[in-house]
Amino acid sequence: MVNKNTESPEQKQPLVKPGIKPPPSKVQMDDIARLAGVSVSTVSRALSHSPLVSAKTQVRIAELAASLKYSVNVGAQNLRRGQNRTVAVVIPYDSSSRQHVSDPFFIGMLGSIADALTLQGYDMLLSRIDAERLDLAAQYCDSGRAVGVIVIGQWRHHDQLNELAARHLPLVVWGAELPKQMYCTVGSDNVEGGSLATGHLLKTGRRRIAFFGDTQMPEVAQRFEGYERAHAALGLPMSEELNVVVPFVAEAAREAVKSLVAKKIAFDAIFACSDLLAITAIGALRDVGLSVPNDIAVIGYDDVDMASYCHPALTTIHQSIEVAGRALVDALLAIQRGDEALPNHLPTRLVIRASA
Amino acid sequence: MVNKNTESPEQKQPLVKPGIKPPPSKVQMDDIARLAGVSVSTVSRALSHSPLVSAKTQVRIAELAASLKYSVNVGAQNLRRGQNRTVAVVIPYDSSSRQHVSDPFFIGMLGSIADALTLQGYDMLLSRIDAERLDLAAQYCDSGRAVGVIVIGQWRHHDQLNELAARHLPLVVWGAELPKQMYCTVGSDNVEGGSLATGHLLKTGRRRIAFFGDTQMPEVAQRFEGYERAHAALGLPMSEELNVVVPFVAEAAREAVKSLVAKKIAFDAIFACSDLLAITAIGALRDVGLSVPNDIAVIGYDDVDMASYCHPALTTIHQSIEVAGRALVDALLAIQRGDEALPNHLPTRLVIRASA
DNA sequence: GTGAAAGCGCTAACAT
DNA sequence: ATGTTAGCGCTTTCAC
Repeated sequence: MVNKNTESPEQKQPLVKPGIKPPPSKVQMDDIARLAGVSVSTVSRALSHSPLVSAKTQVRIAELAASLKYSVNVGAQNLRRGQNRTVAVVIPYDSSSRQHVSDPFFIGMLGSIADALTLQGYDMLLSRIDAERLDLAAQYCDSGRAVGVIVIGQWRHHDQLNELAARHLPLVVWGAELPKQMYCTVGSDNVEGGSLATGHLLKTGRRRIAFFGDTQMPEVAQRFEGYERAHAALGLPMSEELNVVVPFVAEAAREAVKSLVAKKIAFDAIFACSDLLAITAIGALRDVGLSVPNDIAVIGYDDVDMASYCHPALTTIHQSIEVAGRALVDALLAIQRGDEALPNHLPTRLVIRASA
Repeated sequence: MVNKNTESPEQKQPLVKPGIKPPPSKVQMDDIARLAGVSVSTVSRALSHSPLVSAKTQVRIAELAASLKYSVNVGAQNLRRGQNRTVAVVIPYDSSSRQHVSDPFFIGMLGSIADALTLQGYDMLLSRIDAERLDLAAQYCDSGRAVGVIVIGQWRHHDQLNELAARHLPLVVWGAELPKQMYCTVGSDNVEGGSLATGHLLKTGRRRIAFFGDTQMPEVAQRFEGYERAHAALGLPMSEELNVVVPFVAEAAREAVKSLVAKKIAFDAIFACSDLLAITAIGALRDVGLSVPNDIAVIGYDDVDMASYCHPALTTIHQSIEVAGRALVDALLAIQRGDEALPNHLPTRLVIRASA
C-alpha cells in the first residue's frame, strides 16, 4: 500500500495521468508482490528463476502470476537489462514492381527463420523495405528495437549492404559471397547448383541450354558460372545467344521463351534460376507448341512445394529452407555475441522429376 | 560530462556495469543534448516536433541526430509514454504437419499486412504458434510487446479464439464470421465465393461437382453453403458422395481424386477450396488419364499467382490479398482505439481461365 | 522557449 | 533468503 515515495504522504498522484483506460489496467509486478506478501525484487527474482529464492516461493509466485495472466513487461525488462531479444527480418522490395516478394521460396524462408528464432527465444520483427532504401533497416538497431538484421535477398544491392554493415550492426544476408564484402552471407552453393543442373541436362544429351536469369545478381552470376563449368568439364561449347536476361518475375520467363522462338534461336533445354521462372517457361513453351521434356527439357532452382505438383513435375535444384533459416539465425546470433561468422555455402541437391 | 546525479561528485560509477561492448556504444539523447548545447528535454521535444521548440532548433537537432545516426530508443519511449506501436501477427501451425503455412495465399497476406502496418506506422512481430496453443498469443499483449494480435487462419479453433478474445486483447482473425463469436473476423464472402464457383460450373453444363474441402473449418463450411445454394437456385440435386473431406494440404487432393476414381464415383467437375488443392487435383487427374477441362472442369479458390501460370490456367475465385491485409489492420487498430469493428466480408470475384 | 526533476516497469547491486 | 534503492533512456509536468 505504501508508495516507494518517502517524501510527503499525500503525494500519491502520479505526475502523468494515465490514459483513460482503466478496464484493461495491466497487472504488474507490484500487484503480484503485494498479493504474495513479498517485495517486487523477490517476484522479479522468482520469475527469472534466481537461485536466491526458494523453490517453494518460486512456485507460489509463478502460480500467482499465471492466475493473474501476468507476464513481465518486456520493454521495461529490456531497458533495465540493456538487452533485447528481437531480430529484424527485412524483405527488400523493388519500388517499381513489388512482385518478387511473391516468390514462394523467400516466403518459405520466412517461416523457417521464424521457427529458428523462436527456438532461440527471439522475436521476429518483419518488414518490407524499399530495396533502394535498405539503409532504413539500420533504424531497427539504432532505435534499440532489434539487435540485428537479416536481409532476405541480396539482389543487386551489394554496395548498400556493405554500407549497412559499415555501421557495425549485426547483419546477415541471404545471398552470394562476394569479394570485399563486409557483411556475412548465407546462401546455397550457387556454383555447384548451376553446375549440377547444367551437368544433368548435358548428360541427358541436351546441347543448347538456354540460361534464364539476370547475371547482374550475384547469385545468378554464380549459377551461370556453374553452367559454364559444366560445359567446360565436358569440353562442350556454349552460345552467347542462349544467355537470356530474365529477372525473377514470372512474366519475364514467358517473354524470354517467346523472344527465343521469335528470333529462331535453336535450344533444346532451359535452366531457369527459379522454379517460378521454370514453371512459367513451361507454360509458355506449351503455348507455342513445344512439349516438355520431349522438345525442351526444363530445370528449375529452389524446389518449392509447387515444383512437385505442377505438370510436368519439375526437375530442379533443391535448397533446404529449413537449413537456410537456421544458418541465417545462427550466423546473426554469433555475430551479435561478437563471434565471427563466416559466409556459409549450403549444399544443393539435384531433384530429378519429369521436366528434364 | 556531468552526471545528472547531483549528490556526490565522485559517484560517477554506474551502479550496473555495462556489458563489455564499448565499440558500438549507443549514442543517446544525452549526447545530442550536450553537442547541441541544450537540455535533453529540448532534444526530446525537438525530435517529436513539439511546437514548443523553435523551427530553427528543431532542424539543428534533427541534423545533429541524423549525422550521429541517432534514433530515439523505442523501448524507453514506449515505457515512458505507456504506449506501443507493434502488432503481433500469428500464423497457427498444425503441430503434426506444419504443412499449411506453405499455402501461398496466407503467405501473400503476410506481406500485405506488413505493408498496411507500415503505412500506419506500426511494426509487425511475426510468429508461428502451435494451433493447439493459441493462448500463447496473449503473451505478446500481456508482456506489453504488442498492442494486439492478428491471427491468420481460423481453422477449427473457434473456441480457443473465443477464449483469447475473452481476455480482452485486441484480436482480429482472418476467417469466417460465426454465431456467438467474441472476436472480430475479416474474411472473404465465402458463401458468395462458393456460389459463384459452383454456379459457373453448373452454367457450363456440369452436373456432378465434387467438393474438395474440410467442412469442419468454418470458411469451408460457408463455401459449401454457397455450393448448396447454387444447386438450389437452379433446382438441381446434389450427391452426398461428392462432398469429399480434403484438408488444406496438397497431398490430400491427390488422394481424394484417386479415391473418387477408385470408388468409381462419377463426377464431371471439382470445386476445390484452395488453388493449391485445385492444382494438385489437376495433376492427379492427369495421372489417371482424365483431361482438364474436357473430362473434368476444375475450379479453385484464392487466385494465387501460380493460378495463372500453371497448366491449364486455373479458373478460380479471387480474393484480394491487399484489401484483406488492409481490412485486418484497420479492424485491429479500430478495436485498439476502443471503436467497434464489425466482421468484414470482402467481395469475391470469379476469374475464368482455362480449367473450367 | 527552455530546463529540472519525477517516474514509466523493471533488475541488480548493496545491505541485511 | 529477502528488502531497499538506484537507474535503464526517455517524456512531460511544472516552474521559470
